[in-house]
Amino acid sequence: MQPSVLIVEDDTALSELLQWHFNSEGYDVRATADGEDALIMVREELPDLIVLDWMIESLSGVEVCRQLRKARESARVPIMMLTARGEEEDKIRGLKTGADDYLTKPFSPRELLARAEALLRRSRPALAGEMLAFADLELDPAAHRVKRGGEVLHLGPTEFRLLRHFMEKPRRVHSRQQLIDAVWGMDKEIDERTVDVHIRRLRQAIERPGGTELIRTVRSAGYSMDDAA
Amino acid sequence: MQPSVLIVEDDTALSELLQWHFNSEGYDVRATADGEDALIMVREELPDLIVLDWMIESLSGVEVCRQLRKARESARVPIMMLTARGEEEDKIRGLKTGADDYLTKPFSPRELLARAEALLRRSRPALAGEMLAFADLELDPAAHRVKRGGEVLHLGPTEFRLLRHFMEKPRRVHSRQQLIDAVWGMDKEIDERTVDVHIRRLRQAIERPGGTELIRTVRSAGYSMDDAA
DNA sequence: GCCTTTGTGTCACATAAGTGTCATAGAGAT
DNA sequence: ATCTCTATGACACTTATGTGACACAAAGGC
Repeated sequence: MQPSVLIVEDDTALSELLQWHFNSEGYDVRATADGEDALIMVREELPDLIVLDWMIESLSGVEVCRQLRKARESARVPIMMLTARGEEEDKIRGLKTGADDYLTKPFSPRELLARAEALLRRSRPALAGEMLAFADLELDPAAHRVKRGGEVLHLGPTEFRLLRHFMEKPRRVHSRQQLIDAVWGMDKEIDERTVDVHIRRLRQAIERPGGTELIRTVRSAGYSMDDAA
Repeated sequence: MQPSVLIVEDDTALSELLQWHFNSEGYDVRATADGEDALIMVREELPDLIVLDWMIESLSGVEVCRQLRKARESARVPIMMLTARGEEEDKIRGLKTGADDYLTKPFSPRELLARAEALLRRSRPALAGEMLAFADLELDPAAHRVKRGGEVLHLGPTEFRLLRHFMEKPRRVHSRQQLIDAVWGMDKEIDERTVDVHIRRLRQAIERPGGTELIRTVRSAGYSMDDAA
């Protein structure tokens, strides 16, 4: 599946240039010149990457950035900021709001694409729409569907995100707080015990009576997805 | 176990940005804006990495750096310096004497994180998630998993930390007090005999009936990890 | 809009796992 | 033999995790 990018840029010519380049690299491109619009579009369909001009209409890039980081679903989508030369100050401020990378105009499209790809590769593979697999589990991020050995499983939304997070980084311990940050959202205040409960629900949903334990408890550290018991 | 970082930066917004990024990479983050504070915090709990702004309150970054290097405990903790563009070349050169790396603002968070990890990898491979190995033992710090000759072993949290410490510095005698400081924490008041007990438990967990003795007792000195008994 | 169904976050309590200390036995050194 | 230091098994205690129940919120059908 092709990755999707949202371009938020009010300079029409530049926006079209970027659209063209991303398009010819196989991205699914959407674009707007307006900050409010951008937030709505993100809500409607989460892009895998956001390219954001710092100076745009109706809502500054900084503000858009902040809003995106606040929402749970979009908190981890990589954001690339565009700033004009001479806006050194703005550049710094842009970073402060949580952008992952920035580019100073003018820049070569090739550089933009290279960095975009680096961000995408580094961020969660699931964002790129790739199928996740582990042992006999398969998770289709786009379709929100999970199978075990061909059989479709039923998970609630939270369990789905939890499992997705485990499958993105398997064989690795995740502390309860890390799981809360990743699954519920950075600023949520969720009791750590609540994680236990959802782990139990997730286990109940994916563990087959005969099958091996997929979610391992690591005492005093957290949980991890593992095959060998 | 997650690596810990101390951020010393008086620009609140930038500090928060760094905290956010380190946090989402799984670091245990502490922060202060004040140089004196920083020294105290390092004393209280030694971080695995220090990010230090050159211009901070009450004590310059350079001075903090010097003090840290003087103290035996903190002498080997990697320090990353942040400097603003336009600060004179020779001053920057000055930084390089004490710091392990430095970055000029503005910088992308990706770059900072990448370099931080490089530093960490050098000083404490286990914290950077690198596999530790000794004889036929393998320890995966990220997964909290230990194998001997391919077979998964079960260790409790304390035994795990103990073994990790031995594997980070094998073929070297660790006194009981050193082990307590490293495994339990500097401020804990643990009876030295207690170390014996945990050594026994660790041995029980890793020593195979036929295998060689991995943990050697060094009479009146402590313990060490060795292959040749 | 109303009502059922589904999902969520917390609790209180049960269970399990790990911890630190001690007394005593054993091993080494001189 | 005697003195010192280490190994071991037992045990009381602390801490961490699993579980079932429940009140409430959100979503979906009619």
